[in-house]
Amino acid sequence: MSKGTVGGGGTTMLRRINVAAVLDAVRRSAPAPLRVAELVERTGLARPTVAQAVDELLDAGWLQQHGPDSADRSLGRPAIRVSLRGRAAPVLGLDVGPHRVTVGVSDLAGRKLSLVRRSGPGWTAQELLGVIGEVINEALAEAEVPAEDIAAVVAASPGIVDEHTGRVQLVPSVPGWSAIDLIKHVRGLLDCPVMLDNDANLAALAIAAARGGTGTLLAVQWGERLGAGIVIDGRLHRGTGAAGEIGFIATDTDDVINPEDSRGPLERAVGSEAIAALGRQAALDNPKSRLAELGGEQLDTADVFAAAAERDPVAQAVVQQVARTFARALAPSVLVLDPTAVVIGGGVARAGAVLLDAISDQLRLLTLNHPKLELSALAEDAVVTGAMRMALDEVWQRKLPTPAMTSTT
Amino acid sequence: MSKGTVGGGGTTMLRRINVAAVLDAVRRSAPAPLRVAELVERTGLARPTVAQAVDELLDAGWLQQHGPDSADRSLGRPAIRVSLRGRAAPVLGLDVGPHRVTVGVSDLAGRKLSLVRRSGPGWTAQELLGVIGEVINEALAEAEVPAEDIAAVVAASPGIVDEHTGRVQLVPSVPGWSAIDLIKHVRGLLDCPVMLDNDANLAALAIAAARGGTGTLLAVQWGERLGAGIVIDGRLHRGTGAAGEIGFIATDTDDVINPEDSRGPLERAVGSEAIAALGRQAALDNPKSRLAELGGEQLDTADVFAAAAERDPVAQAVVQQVARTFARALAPSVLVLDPTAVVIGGGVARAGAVLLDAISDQLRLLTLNHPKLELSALAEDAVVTGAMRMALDEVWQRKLPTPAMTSTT
DNA sequence: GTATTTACGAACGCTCGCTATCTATACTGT
DNA sequence: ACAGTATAGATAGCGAGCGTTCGTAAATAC
Repeated sequence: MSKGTVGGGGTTMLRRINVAAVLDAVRRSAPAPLRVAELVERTGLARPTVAQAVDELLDAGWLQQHGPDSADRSLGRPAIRVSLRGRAAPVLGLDVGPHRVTVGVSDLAGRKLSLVRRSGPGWTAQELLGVIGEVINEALAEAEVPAEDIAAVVAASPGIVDEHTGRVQLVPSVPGWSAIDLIKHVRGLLDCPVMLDNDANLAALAIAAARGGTGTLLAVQWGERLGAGIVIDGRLHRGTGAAGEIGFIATDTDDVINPEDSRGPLERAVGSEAIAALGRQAALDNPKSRLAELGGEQLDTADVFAAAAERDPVAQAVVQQVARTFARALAPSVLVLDPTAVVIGGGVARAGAVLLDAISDQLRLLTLNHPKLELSALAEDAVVTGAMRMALDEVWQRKLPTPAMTSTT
Repeated sequence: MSKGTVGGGGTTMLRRINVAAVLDAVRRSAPAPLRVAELVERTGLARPTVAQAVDELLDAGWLQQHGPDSADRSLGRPAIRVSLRGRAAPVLGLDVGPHRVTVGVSDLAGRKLSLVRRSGPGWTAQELLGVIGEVINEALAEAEVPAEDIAAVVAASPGIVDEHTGRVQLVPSVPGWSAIDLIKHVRGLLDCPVMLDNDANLAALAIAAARGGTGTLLAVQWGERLGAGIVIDGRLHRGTGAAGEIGFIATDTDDVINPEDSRGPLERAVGSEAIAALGRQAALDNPKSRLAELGGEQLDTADVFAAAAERDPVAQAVVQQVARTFARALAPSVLVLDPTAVVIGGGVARAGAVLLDAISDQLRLLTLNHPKLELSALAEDAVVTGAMRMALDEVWQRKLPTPAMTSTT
């Protein structure tokens, strides 16, 4: 009649804690292999304890043993070294966009095993499900990971995502997408925990992980639409579920959110489409400008920034206006959040320094502590990377025995 | 030659963990006393373990024993009940304003033991230090707590506070205040950890604690100046140190922050002084209005709201304008943070429903998820209460053995 | 080939928590 | 008033785990 009370504290919990401590120490130094002596030092445990834990973890498949490596020749008997066995629990990240599906498979140690991207011209919701399945299989094959090994999946979807039910609201681009239960579908393909989150959130997570360290990060995804993810000390801030929806910030003193419209005022004002439209108008008004030369009839967002980079005053004026509108919209949030850094990603980020400097100048006039303003180094992989990252976090949180006390109330 | 590595895991750490679990269980149900059987249930530990832990905690003075209480008559041998011995580690909260010093002493269980307030007409920095000392002694005497028992102190100061150095920047009201090392001074009076924080932050902490539960809270302090504190799942968000400075949000499309000016655009637009000024102007323009009647020459902020509550259209127009400006300034942050609730405190909060409804109407037009909009129930005690709360958190975090693993990177 | 250095492995003793049993105390029913 | 019962507290024995100590293995240095 074992009561089955997990979480109470007997000596077996002590063992679990210590094993977890060892595993955690190995994880922290991944992918570098560690000697037992180093583990002893890092965990503060006694050698036999660590040795026993390592044995256990080797048996369970979490660690792998390395032969004494050639380079590390020193005095005395060579030490056995262990490292994370990444294949123990690989994870899968999924980025679903209206025109593109990306799947990444990652090591337990965070090494990317495969990354498969497929583009297409506007799928229907049903077609999309099929494509997702195919791309997942492709990525698994490339990573040489059997489907049943996958330990966790995180999927990214545009729109506002309800963390718990896994439903998506407010998706404009794919008709019928919000009716689909993506989580259920993926769980049908891969029998493991599946989570769904906003793409801007996941991109933010990836960027935060890449920058490392603590602090507050505001990561803006700026393309046709505008969204932002907030990461505070490594953890996502979700609010009640719709945090970071900067696209709906009002830009004009008379702006009002129209619940029917899936795009917000700021998106309409400075989304990539709007920038292109501004550029076209400016080109029409100044037919002799470099901007008009570059762009022609189907002038693009990129043309605007290219012309501005070449110091065309007409294009510079457009960029100035965009930067000003964006900075004025973002400044209140910067004041309130006081982030360590603001990182801009997404399609518009390709504009580069031209835009960044203009925003920086404007933001400096409107804030107290001026956060670092950067461009995302991850480009289009940010979302998948963030999804894999979150899946990894999930696995670790599940496998590393609970930090002792997480009572109710 | 004990290596002194605390944090590693022997059986003695197990004991510490379990003792902490018991103490934590008692704390959670404070101030209600608990029977040992209840502790067994809540901690999941065995009875002898709990009994031993209780003995230890009784010896150490953290718990006190209650006789079997009269009301609780039931079958069987009456149980011994234990509760937190609040006097084991009382804490002190300190609210320093330009015209008022407030000191509160609190139980370990969160019971208020004393609260002393002293007002004066604009002290100098030096005088202020003297007053602080006097009021602290008064509060200690009233609480019947010797100074050396105080386990932690948290002081609240207006302005932006550097958490680590304890220095204050940007304080307008008290000349020379930012040069004072308040922490050092208080530590001279009371030999214990002393922390300093922004008053809006601490008020937010108190309000969050009063509301209970998790989620994101945006607590606005609205008086002559405007500040806000952000509490996410019970923990303060500080950003790089200046989070929540909503007073500096631009209200006009041409507004710019002037680093020389200690007040920001929003404060100048809707701070209590500005509201009074708007009221006076409106009264001049409409001498026959109820507003003009009520206020006369030295028309006050309160008069504006009073007249508006009596449905005076002139006053209502002023309130409408204030609400609109405030809501437009706050909306971006509400979109980004997506808080569970927005609570308004400070002097202007006395306006009541008139203002709240007007803001709510405006905010509804500008946000996606509409947070609950409430008035602070704590009134002027919010800051001291929050300071005591934070001091308590500090004590608990220090005394409850660390949750096992908090290694460095 | 010997000495030295480093790491692995095994045995012992200690502390701790859990299970089970026994004693103490007060209410309840006849 | 007295026996019965239900609940709480105290004690003994058992098992598990960690830490310390000692002995052994495997490499390098001289």
